[in-house]
Amino acid sequence: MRNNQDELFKTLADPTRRALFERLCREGELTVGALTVGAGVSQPAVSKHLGVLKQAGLVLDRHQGRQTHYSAQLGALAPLIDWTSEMTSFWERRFDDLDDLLKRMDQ
Amino acid sequence: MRNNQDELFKTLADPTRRALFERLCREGELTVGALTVGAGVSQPAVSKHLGVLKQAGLVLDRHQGRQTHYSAQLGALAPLIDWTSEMTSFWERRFDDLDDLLKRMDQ
DNA sequence: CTCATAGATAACTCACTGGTTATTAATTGA
DNA sequence: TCAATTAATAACCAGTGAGTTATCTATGAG
Repeated sequence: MRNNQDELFKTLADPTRRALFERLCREGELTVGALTVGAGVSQPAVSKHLGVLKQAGLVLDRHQGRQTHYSAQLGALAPLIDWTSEMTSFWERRFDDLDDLLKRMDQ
Repeated sequence: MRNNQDELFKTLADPTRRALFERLCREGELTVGALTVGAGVSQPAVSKHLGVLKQAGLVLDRHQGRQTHYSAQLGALAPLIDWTSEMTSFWERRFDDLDDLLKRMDQ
């Protein structure tokens, strides 16, 4: 599970790769060719990035003829959302603890 | 702003650095020495990671004598939360669009 | 069958980054 | 004043990873 978070953060840390994922979120299913246009890098680079995204579970691929269509898998973001809310919960618990402490001192 | 997301993802992508940040979230303010214990890397490595976290706005430092106390700045996670919810919103809008389309086809 | 196109893979290069040890600066205490 | 401690910085090294070009595989069209 921790490993999963690691893979997610690492995968999304690269701006080119994150941009590809964002386009898939915004525009839905796209082919490699369509993604390559405007990606700012070569087609092999795009393919490699898509491979990494797929490995992390962030995209799905669908082969149709000689084209490959990729689509975003939003569910894969769950560990990231969980992580942030966990960090936030620690923060809030800290306030709660402080609150408890102050109340206890009040008595 | 995009730059900010970039820095956040990059900063949190390293497991050692993320672990330091997590400890600060869980345990509150800690000195460099305390953080070094159990970090699994040398003190200079810890200092460097803290420097990167500070650069990203994820931690604050407070000097007291010859010790430096670091604390987490949860607010700095906002761009990350915003990003995920933005991606999710695209996802939901897609469903809405599909819904609209189906309704329109129904007529 | 042949040629073109789409995408993946191979092989390689180069820059960046995370780690190390050694050193320095600053503060505390004897 | 001198020694010890805390953290930061310097200098260096090695692994990783993102990019490239060239090539291969597979599908589609004529």
